[in-house]
Amino acid sequence: MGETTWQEELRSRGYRVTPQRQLVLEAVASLEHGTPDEICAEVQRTAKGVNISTIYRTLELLEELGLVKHAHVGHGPPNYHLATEADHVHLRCRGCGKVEDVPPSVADGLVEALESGYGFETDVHHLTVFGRCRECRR
Amino acid sequence: MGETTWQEELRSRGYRVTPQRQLVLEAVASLEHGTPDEICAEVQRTAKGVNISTIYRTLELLEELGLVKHAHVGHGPPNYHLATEADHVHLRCRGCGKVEDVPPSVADGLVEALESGYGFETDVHHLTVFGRCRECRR
DNA sequence: TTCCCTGCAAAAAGTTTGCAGGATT
DNA sequence: AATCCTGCAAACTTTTTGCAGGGAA
Repeated sequence: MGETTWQEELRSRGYRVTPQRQLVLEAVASLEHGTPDEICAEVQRTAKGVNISTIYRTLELLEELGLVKHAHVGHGPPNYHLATEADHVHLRCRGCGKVEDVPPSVADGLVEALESGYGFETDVHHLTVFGRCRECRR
Repeated sequence: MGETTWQEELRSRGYRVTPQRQLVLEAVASLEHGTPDEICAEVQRTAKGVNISTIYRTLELLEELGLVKHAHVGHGPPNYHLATEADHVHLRCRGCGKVEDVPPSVADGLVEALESGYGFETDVHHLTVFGRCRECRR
């Protein structure tokens, strides 16, 4: 379903549908979690000439259109993924550095406590939990 | 009590007690939440010559000694504060950008769920929750 | 006296911007 | 044909590193 929709959305807003934009969106989809750099590398597997600045400009555009989202997972660069992916919480291990996704339900208690206690509306999607994963604890 | 203790701790490890290190620690304490840049500015109110690279090196050292900690609160640079401050969870409002501290107990359910469900040991101190604060929801 | 620490400058890493040619509409 | 996009290069911001002189022990 997305195919036709987002391309027409682009045109209707006066933007253009280009190979680069399609490739970036595909790369975000296939990587599931990608930094601008990783997305660039993925895109370049198909189209070598694509420049990193195009990646940044395209990600900004796609995010504005609501097609992708990003989250901050610590020191490094932001992490992009499709907006249509199910919401999830990021677990970042400070041992091995890996990022694991878990269902947002783990944060239900937190969300409720912040809502009732502080009137704070939690953006679960953006949540990153730092800690130590099963492997690194051994 | 801290005064004598951390200075002797430094010496006993072969490090030296310098004015810069004292100033950085004081700046972190007085700012409560400070980026390297803000800490540098604070230090320079007393000692103008101090270089930003010294700030970075000192923060790294102080963190290694367990005197300060840092957390990531979104796009910007990391946020340093005294380790002796009570642990807390950061609430970052994507409306006004303010960072609010709340007791770590709000995350008890999350910590438990990640522990039992994924064997993940949560560093609550490092937790930043993105969302919308009471004021910005109105 | 030893050698750790600092300031300075340069390098790195990540991101943004200006510009001219090329592609999409 | 009009003008939006792209690649390239340069600028920027934040952080790291090499080095030689200065200071703590």
